[in-house]
Amino acid sequence: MPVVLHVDLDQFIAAVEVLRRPELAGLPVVVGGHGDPTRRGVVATASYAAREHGIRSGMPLRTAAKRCPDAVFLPADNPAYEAASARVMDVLRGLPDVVVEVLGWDEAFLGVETDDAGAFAAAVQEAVHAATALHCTVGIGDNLLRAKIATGFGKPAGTYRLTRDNWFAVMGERPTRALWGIGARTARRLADRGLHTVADLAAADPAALAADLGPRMGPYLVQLGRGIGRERVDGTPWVPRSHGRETTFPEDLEDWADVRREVAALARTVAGELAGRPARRVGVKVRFVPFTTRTRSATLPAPTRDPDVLAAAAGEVLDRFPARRAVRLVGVRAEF
DNA sequence: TCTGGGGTCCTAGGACCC
DNA sequence: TCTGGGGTCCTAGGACCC
Repeated sequence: MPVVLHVDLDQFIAAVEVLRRPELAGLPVVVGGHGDPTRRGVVATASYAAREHGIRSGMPLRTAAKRCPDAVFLPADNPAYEAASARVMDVLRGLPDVVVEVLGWDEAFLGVETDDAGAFAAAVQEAVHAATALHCTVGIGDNLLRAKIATGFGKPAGTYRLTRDNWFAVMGERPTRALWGIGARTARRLADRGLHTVADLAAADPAALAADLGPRMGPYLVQLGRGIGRERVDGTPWVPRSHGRETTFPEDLEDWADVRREVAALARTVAGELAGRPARRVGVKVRFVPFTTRTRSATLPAPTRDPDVLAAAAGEVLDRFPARRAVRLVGVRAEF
């Protein structure tokens, strides 16, 4: 029978760092930003030892340092993680008769035909560990949604099965926030309508939610509550929709001329990373002090890969921003 | 708690056209 | 005179995920 597996590497970024620095094994390791907790930045990944001190992904490095002053802070080394990720994905693609859909550096869905999903999941874990020394958790499901959520119950280094047969027993009384695709904001909007649990959401009227939350979003959320989702893993290579760069400055920029210079520089960097695909639109993001974020964008007269053209276009978009308070971040994004 | 950087998709209003 | 309806593109912002 067709089975969906969700493979998720355990504390991936921290694990990659420990592999090349074995003396860090078992220590609280925090990776993120420039590796300096006195500078602006957030936690990308914390090792399990660091998590025991209450350190979580997305937390400011400053806060992490307060919770665990003895933690080892390391800068993010994206090329190293990309290389490790590529090795893992190659292992997955090398498994017999499996379709692989990559979801991120440390995650992938596997579509496979098997009558013993548990044994297959164990084989996946062994193959990944043998080739990379990395541990992973495997969620087993009858669709992508259930496989993905199952992984959370199998951590670390285990497996878990979530299907139509145990969906409501496992998930029914949990908050809607436990669903993949429902964040804090949507959970609150649902709670305002009396929908607190997964079972509440599953029993809601799709048409009523459509009127409140949008024609696609409303019905989609009810499906989420029922554990219904895509069943077919799609192995076709991903084609990026956009590519961008953004920078948070160590000190806020007070002078708009500096902002202009940074936008131009980012636009040239982005142009150099387009990999042959011309940009059709360009977007500029500005985060003003204290934290108000605004975006502007424009369709280009003609698609371009030219750094000068992209930089000029980004500059024109920047000119359309009204307020000129101090700036803590700028970003430039090219859309294809 | 004083909040990174890289993305994706959805929504809604207005422009514009037939 | 003062107004239909559908389709598509553009744009800004929101929400979410890793």
